Amino acid sequence: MKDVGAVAGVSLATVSRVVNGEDSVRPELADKVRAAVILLGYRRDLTATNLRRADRHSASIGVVVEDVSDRSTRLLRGIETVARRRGVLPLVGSSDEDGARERELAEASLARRVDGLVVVPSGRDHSYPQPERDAGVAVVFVDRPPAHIDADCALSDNAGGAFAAAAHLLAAGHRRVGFLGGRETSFTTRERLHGYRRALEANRLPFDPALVRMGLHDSRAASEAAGDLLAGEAAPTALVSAQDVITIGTVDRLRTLDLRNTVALVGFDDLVLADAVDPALTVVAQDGDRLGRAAAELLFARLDGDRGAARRVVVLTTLVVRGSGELRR
Amino acid sequence: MKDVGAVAGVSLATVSRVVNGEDSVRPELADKVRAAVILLGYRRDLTATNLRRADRHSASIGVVVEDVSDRSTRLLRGIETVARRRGVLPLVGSSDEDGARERELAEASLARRVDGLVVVPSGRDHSYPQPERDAGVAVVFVDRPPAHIDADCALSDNAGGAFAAAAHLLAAGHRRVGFLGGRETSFTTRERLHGYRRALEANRLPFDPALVRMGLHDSRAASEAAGDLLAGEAAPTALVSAQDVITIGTVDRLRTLDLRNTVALVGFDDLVLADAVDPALTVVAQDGDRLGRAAAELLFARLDGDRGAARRVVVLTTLVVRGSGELRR
DNA sequence: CTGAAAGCGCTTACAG
DNA sequence: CTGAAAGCGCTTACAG
Repeated sequence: MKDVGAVAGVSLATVSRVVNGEDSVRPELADKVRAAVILLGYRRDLTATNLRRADRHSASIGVVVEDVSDRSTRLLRGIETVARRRGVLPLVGSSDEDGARERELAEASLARRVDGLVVVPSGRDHSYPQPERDAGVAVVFVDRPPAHIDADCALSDNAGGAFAAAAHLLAAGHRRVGFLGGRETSFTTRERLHGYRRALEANRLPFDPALVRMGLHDSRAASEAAGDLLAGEAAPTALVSAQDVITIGTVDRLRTLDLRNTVALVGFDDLVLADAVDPALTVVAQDGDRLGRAAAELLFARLDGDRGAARRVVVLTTLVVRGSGELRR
Repeated sequence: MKDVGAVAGVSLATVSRVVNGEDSVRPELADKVRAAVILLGYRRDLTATNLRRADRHSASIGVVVEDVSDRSTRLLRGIETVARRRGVLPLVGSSDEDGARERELAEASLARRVDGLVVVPSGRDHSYPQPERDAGVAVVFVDRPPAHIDADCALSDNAGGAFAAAAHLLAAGHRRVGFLGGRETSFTTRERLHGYRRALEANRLPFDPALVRMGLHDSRAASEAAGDLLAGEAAPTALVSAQDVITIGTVDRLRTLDLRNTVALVGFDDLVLADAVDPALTVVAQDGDRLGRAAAELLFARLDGDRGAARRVVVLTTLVVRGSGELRR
C-alpha cells in the first residue's frame, strides 16, 4: 500500500480510502491510485485490515465436522453456501469423533480469529469456546447438541425420521419390526431408537429387546447382527436400519440369505445407488445441506447482533419410498 | 498480551517469549507468565503474529475444489491429513466448475494470506495466482492440469484406469466394448477416452464411433445413451462407464432392459453400494485421498524450499473386481 | 479532500 | 535474562 501510494504520488491513507471504496477521494486521484494498484498487482492484506479495523471481522469462520470426506459433506456445503453470500470463507477440519481433536481444531480456528465457529460436537464438554464467545465470536453446534454450554444448535429430526420409518413398516402390516442401531453413546442413535419406540407405542405394540441390536459400528457388524436377528425364533419381518453403514451391511445380509424380497427394510440416510439395488431402498433421508444452512444462519444472525436466548432448530427428514420398505408382511 | 504482562508483572516482550516457548526466560518468570495466561484465558492472536513475523506463515492454505459435498470429498480429506501434521488449516471453497468462481475463491484465500493454494482447475486460464506465487505462495493444481501457468500438479491415472477397464473386458472375450463418457471439454473425460482407445489398439481392434457416446452430464442422459447403444444393430456386449453418475444411469438401464447379467460393465469411480447391486459392480477406483495427499505434499515441499521445475505426480487407479465386469461374452 | 500520526497485537533486533 | 522501541500492513480519528 505504501508502494502504491509512492507510485500514485499520494499518501498511504488515500490509497486505503480508494481501496475501501470510499467516495471522499477526488476522482482523478482515485484513478491514479487504481492505476497504480493494477500496475503493481497490489492486493490488500485482509489480515492486516482485520487487525486494525474497528469491527475486527476476519470474514472467515471455523468449521469442525466429523469427517469432511464422509457424513459431513453436505453439511459443509450448506454452511459454505450461506457463508459465501457474505464473503465468508470456512476453515475446516475433521474431528473423527475425537473430542480432543475437535477442541484442537476449534482452537486452531479461534487462534486465527474467525468470526464464528460451527462444530459437530464429539467430546463430553463443549464449553471451551466460551471465552471467545464472550468476546463476540458466534458459536453454533450442529447435528448433535453440545454439553456444558448454552449455545445455538441445529439438529436433524432423528426421532421423527425413525418414527416415520417404523410407522411406515407397521402401516404395511408388519408386527415384528427389528431395529439395527449404532452405539448408544451417540445422541443421534438414541434419538432414533426413541423414535422407533414411539412408533411401536403409537401402534400399541410392546417394545421387544429381542428385536433390537445396538452398538453396530460398521457394515460388517450390522450384517452379522441382521443375520442373527433373522435366524431367531420369532424373527422380524421388517427392519429399520438407523445408519447408512448399517443399511449397507443389512442389505448385504438380506441378499445372502435370499430374504431381500421377503424382509422389508427402511434405512436412515440416503445412499447413492439406493435405486439400483433390488429391491430399491426405501430410506429416511436427512437434509444435510439444509442442516448446514440452518447452522450458518444461526451463526450469522448472532453476528448480526441477535442477543436472544440460545435457539435450537430442527430440520425435518423425508421418507423416500422406493420398494424395500413396501414389502408387505 | 499486554494484559498478561501487567498481571505477571513483566513486559510484553517477555510474555511473547514465553508464549513462543523460548527457553531464554527465567523459569520463575515464565511460570508467572503462564499463570497469568491461564488466569486471563489468554490466547495468542495468530493473525497478528503472522503479520509481524519474519517468515510470515499464516499456517493456513486455500483449497478450491469442485464441490466439497461431491466428487472432491476424499481429495479434501487427503489434503487436510497432510496439512494437519504441520498445524495448517485449510480454507475451502467449491467452484462448481465455474472458472470465475474458482478464481474468486482462490483470491479470497490469497487475500487472507494463505501460505499455499491447492486448486482443482476449472476455467481456461490459471495464471491468476502468479503474483502471489512470485511472492512465495506455493500453488499446486490437482485432478486436472492448469493452463497458462507452469505449476505443480497431481493427477489421477485417468488413461491408465480406462485402459485397465477396457482391457479387462476385452480379456473376458468381448469384442464390442462400448464407452459412455462425459463432456469432451473435460480433461479427465478425454484422458479416459484415450485409455479406452489404447486398449482397443492393444487388442488390434478398430475404434468404432458407433460404440461410443460422449457428453453425458447426468445419470438420466447416461441411461438414455446406454439404451440407445444397446438397441443398435451391432450392440456392444460390454460397456465402460467413464464416471460415477454415468455408471448409475447405466446400471439403471441395464436393469430395465433385463440385461444386467448379460452385458458386462466396468465403471470409473467406486460407489458406496457397489457391492449390493446385482451383479456387484466392477469398477476402476480412484484414490482421492492419495491424490489429495500428493497435492499437499507437493505444496509443502515448495514451502520447505524446493525450487525445482514444476512436477507432475500421477496417482494410480485400482480395478476392483466384483462381478459386473466379469460377465463373459 | 488529503496527509501525518496513532495504534491493532504481535515479534525481534538492540541495549543494558 | 529482560525491556523499550521499531515495525509488520493496514484503518481512522484529527488537523488542515
